[in-house]
Amino acid sequence: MSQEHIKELVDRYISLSFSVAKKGENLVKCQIGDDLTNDQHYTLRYIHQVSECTSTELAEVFEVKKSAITAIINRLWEKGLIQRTRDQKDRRVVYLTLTDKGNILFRKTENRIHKLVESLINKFEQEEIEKFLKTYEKLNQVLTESKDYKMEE
Amino acid sequence: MSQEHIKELVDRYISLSFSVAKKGENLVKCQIGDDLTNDQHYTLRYIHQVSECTSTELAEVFEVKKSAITAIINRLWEKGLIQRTRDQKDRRVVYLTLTDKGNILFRKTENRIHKLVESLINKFEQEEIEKFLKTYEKLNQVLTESKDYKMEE
DNA sequence: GTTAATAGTTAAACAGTTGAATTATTAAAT
DNA sequence: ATTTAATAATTCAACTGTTTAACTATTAAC
Repeated sequence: MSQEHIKELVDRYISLSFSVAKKGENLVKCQIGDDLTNDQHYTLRYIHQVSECTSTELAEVFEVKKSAITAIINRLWEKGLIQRTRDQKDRRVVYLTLTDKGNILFRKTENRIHKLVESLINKFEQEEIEKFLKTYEKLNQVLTESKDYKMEE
Repeated sequence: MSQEHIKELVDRYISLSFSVAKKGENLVKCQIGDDLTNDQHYTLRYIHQVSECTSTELAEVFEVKKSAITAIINRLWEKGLIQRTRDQKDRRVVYLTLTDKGNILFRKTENRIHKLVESLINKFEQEEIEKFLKTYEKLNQVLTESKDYKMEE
C-alpha cells in the first residue's frame, strides 16, 4: 500500500472514530438525562452485567488506575446506586453490587438507549452489521496485541 | 430483527467501541509523549488541516461549548504552539494558527502516530478496510441525522 | 514472626467540561 | 442615528475523570 493511501485511510479513520464517538456519547447522554454521566452509566452497565465485581477488576477493564475507580464508585455510592460489601474471608476485598435503586435506574436508562439504537440499527443490512463488527473485533484484537508497541528509532 | 439479536449487537458494539477507543487512545498517548494530551494533539491536528480557524468553528467540530475551547487553546498558547490573530474587519473574531514550534511538534508526533498505524494496518486486507470505513461513514451519517432524536413517551 | 505483596482509599494536582455572566464589537430595527 | 439584538470570545465557579504518591488494612511468603 502506498504511503499516500495509508495516510488517507488513517486520516479517515481518526476523523471518523472521533466523530462517531462524540456523536454517540451525545446521543446517549440525551437518553440518560441528568441523573448520570456516561461513564457512570457505563460503570453501572458493567456491574449489572457481571452482578458483582471489585475495584481492581473495574480498573483493569476500563484501563485506568484504581484511584480513578474509587472516585467514580464514591459518586455512585453517594447517589445510593451501589453497595459495598467486604469479603469475610479476605477482608481487603470489597465487592461492588447495584442497589435496588441502582438496578431500577440502570434498567430505565438502558431501555431508552436500547430504543435509540434500535431506531438506528434499522438503517443497516444485517450482513453489513455483522461484517462491520467482525472487522471491529479484529481491530480490537490487533490493538490488544500492540499494547506494548514502541518506536524503533 | 429479533429483540434478542438487537440486544446482542448493541452490547457487542458498545463494548467494542469503548474498548477500541480506550486502547487507541493509550497507544496514541505513548507516541505523543508528555508534551501534549490527546485532545491537545487532536486540536493541533485540526488547525493544521485547515490552516486557520476560529474558536466557534472548533466548538462546532468538537461538539463542545466555546468556553471548553478557550481552555484548551489557552494551554496550547501558553506552550507557544498556537497564535491568536484578530480579524481587522470584524474585530470580534480571533483566528487561530500554529506557530513554527506548533507545526514542528505536530509533524513530529503525527509522524510517530502514522508509523504506528502503518504497523497495524498491514494486518488487514485493503478491501476489508474499505468496507469497514464505508460502514463507519454511514454510521457517522446516521448519527448526524439522529442528532435531535427524542423519545416518544 | 518479620517481610512482601495485595486491595482499597485519600489527597493534591491537572485536563476537560458546562453554565452563567461579562466584554467588545457588529448587525438590525424603526 | 440611536437604541436594541445578536455574535465572538473570554472569565469564573463548579464539577467529572484522571494520575501519582502516600497511606491503611489485611493477607501471603519465607
